[in-house]
Amino acid sequence: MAELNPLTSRVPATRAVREVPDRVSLDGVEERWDASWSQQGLYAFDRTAAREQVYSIDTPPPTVSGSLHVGHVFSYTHTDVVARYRRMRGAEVFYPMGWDDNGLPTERRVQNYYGVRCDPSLPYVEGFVPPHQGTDGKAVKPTDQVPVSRRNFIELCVRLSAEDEQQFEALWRRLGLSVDWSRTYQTIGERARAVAQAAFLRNLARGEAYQAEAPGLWDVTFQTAVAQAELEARDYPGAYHRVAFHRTDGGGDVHIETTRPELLPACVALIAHPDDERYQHLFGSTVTSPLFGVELPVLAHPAAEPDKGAGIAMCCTFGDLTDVQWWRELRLPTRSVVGRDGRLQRETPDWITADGGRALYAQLAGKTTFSARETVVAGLRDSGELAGEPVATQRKANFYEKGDKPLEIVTSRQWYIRNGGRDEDLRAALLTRGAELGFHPEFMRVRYENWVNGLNGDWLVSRQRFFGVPFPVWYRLDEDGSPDHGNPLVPAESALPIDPSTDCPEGFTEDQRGAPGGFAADPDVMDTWATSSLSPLIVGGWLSDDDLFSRVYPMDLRPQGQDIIRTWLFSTVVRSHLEFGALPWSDAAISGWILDPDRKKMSKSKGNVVTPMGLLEEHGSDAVRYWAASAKLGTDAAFEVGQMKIGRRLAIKVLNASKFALSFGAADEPVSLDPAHVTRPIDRAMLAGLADVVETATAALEAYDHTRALEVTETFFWTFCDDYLELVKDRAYAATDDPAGAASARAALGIALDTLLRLFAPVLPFATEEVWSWWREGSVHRAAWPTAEPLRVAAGDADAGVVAAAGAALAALRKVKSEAKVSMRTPITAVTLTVPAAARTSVELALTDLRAAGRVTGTLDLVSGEDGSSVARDAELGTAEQRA
RNA sequence: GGGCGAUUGGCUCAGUGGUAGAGCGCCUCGUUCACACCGAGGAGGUCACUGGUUCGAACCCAGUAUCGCCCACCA
Repeated sequence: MAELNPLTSRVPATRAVREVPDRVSLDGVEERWDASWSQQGLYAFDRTAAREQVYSIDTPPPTVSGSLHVGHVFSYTHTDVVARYRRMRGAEVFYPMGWDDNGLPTERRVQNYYGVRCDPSLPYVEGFVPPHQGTDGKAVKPTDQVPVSRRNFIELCVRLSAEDEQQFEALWRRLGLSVDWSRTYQTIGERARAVAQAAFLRNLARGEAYQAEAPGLWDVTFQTAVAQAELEARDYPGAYHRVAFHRTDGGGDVHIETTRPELLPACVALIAHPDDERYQHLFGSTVTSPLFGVELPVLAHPAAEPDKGAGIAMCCTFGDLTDVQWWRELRLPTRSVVGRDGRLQRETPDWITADGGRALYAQLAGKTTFSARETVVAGLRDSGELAGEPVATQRKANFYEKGDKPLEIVTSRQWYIRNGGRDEDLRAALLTRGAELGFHPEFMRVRYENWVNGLNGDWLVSRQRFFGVPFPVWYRLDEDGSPDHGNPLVPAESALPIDPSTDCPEGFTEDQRGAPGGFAADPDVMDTWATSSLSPLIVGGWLSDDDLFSRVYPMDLRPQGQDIIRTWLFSTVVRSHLEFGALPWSDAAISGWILDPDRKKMSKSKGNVVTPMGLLEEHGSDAVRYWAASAKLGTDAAFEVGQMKIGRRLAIKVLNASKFALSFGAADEPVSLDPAHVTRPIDRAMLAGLADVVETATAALEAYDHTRALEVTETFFWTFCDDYLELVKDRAYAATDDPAGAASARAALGIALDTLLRLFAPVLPFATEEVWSWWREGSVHRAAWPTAEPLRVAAGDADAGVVAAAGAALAALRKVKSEAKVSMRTPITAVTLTVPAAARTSVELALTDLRAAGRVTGTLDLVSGEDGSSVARDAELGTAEQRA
């Protein structure tokens, strides 16, 4: 048996001898070829390539603190198919891999794994050894976690991520991703931090980044500000409470409805629509609030909706975003009562002056909004200011996507980056960028436009967390120790990355940290998207490797999921627009969801039941890739094991059919690829059909339609196996009877196999490489993508319909035997074959092959028929003995 | 409330104006001379519904229903 190990069987450029194994198998192909590709550096990026030759991919960095699930396998396969196709088209493919280890998920994992927690006020400890090292899956209790400095904490994040990343890489290699593994990045890595800080400082210098103290969405669990892009509207049970406010002119009560009675002490006005007849007489008057007796104006504003609740609302600072709008536009006072911890502030506000009101507030102080609500409602009941009983309602509330309590609105100082949310010109420019970008599929474009048109504020990029990229900024402290936020101190770009909590600003010394007249670090870190939005710059060598950057940027492709168009895709466009005034890539390929059999989005928990590695081991990587490649971009796909089995069958068929096609002729005779040998009409017709397939598949892949390319190739391949191969195999064997006919069949088979392997290579990289190694030099993955022209030359003026016509006639002969319930090898001693009149010429051209494949040993009367199908009649079948 | 997809045989899906397709599953056979991780043959659909355009509609237009998703919606 031939030596298959590519590590040892380096062969000369022209292989004289086929090394086709007696038995073919997919077993072990993944390990074998991954090792070979890796050793050859087959997918290494040649950084001397000119920009026009390069096809660069802004690979999505998977979150390493989570686990990969089948959805990842699905979408990353789509990208790899594109990468392999482009490489075969002659492009130098820049295909890196990133690891997203930045942000909250890693923080939590590190806390549990090493038993530490971050305390940014602590100094860095050299050579720190964490108290735990993985704890058998058990999390270290928060009370047992040792506080460490931010730098120590980040070091542990990086260390643990590196371990996770090895497992991820192993999976991707097994799946056959043609990534250049020398080009990886981490979103918390030094380069990513330097790039994120440099880009931020440039935004700051240009006025695109700014700081503001303003009411904003706040998660009380994580105690951090949250951006619009991280919101999720969820159903949340609530109740309308009808509450009486009292007119100060003695005119009676005004009833409003609220779902948040606990905010009564934060009420600053009652507001109705200016055209609402019911409340015209009240505008300009004042009322006092129930329980607290605070005097409030009744105002008009068009944002009030007459058909909502009572049509008149209480405006609090702040219950919702409409309150913020009213507060801003009507210049209302600020009377916040909910603190950053989600509890009512401890001190009784000074705007509550009535004794009863102050006494009640004292009961609310320190309570969560939930229990404060119960207290207020009880108070309203006692005082008779609650009209009727609360009416249950289902409402939508904003949640942080990772949180489980509704967001509050809290005033805080935060960093923002302009994204068009407050600036029509910028918004229009970003919409134009979206229009320039090629979305695949096209309908995903509306999600981008929807999002940009719906922006209601700039991008909030600061987070009150630890494991992220720190803002590279310090503030001078005045004589009282108060920070001067207006004039931040910044480092030189060349000093980046820095951590302001451990590094000193120029001109200061560490002992001045926190001291009056000294300096203080900005305490915040950047939002994870503030780093991820720079992924093409991080991996492309921006600021650190200008030569590389000029060859890969702007990139060609951004592959990603549809759920992060508003975050990752949009924020990357924003950063690129601000920095370069151009798109970061020309095209975006958006993958759909994987649905479980219940048609629900496959959740991580469910996905973990079926581990990706287990899938690859059970079905083989080519089979799983086939399943993934069978689904169009942007379309949700079912998790379907059946489709993987079909893929496995296809991969095995590729091995077996190839082995057969290579078996004709002497073993030491080279397989001919010479089109001059292809002389028989049916052989030429087959190549004409293959030329059509090449054209269709190529056009489909150019249009990011890998499913169409696979489908036409696969359909041709099965017909090739079932009909063509059967029709010509006797002729291909019989070199002595008909040397020219045998040579024609053998060359056609060689050319077809060579073409088909290349067409299948992007989807089935292992099976095609395996076959390629039997008879060709080099790797199929560095072979040129096939073109139709040489096939057309070989085919001449042959009509591709000959194969179909002969195939249909062969099927008619088979049907006779099938209905007679005899073996397909049974000879036919006489038969009348009726074929469509239009196909008669084609069948005649293939008649000798047809007789051989159908085992017609006697007379075959060919008759032209009226209808469109081929039928065999009056067949006389030979006996079993005649088979031999 | 605005929008985007989807709706084709039991299942998963192709099919953008010209006589309904594939694979799986099912039924009937066959088979070890490429392939039992197999081969051959067969049955099975008024293309969600209602109108319209057209010589002709699964496909184009209008509307309806169901499902999924995006955006908006906290009084």
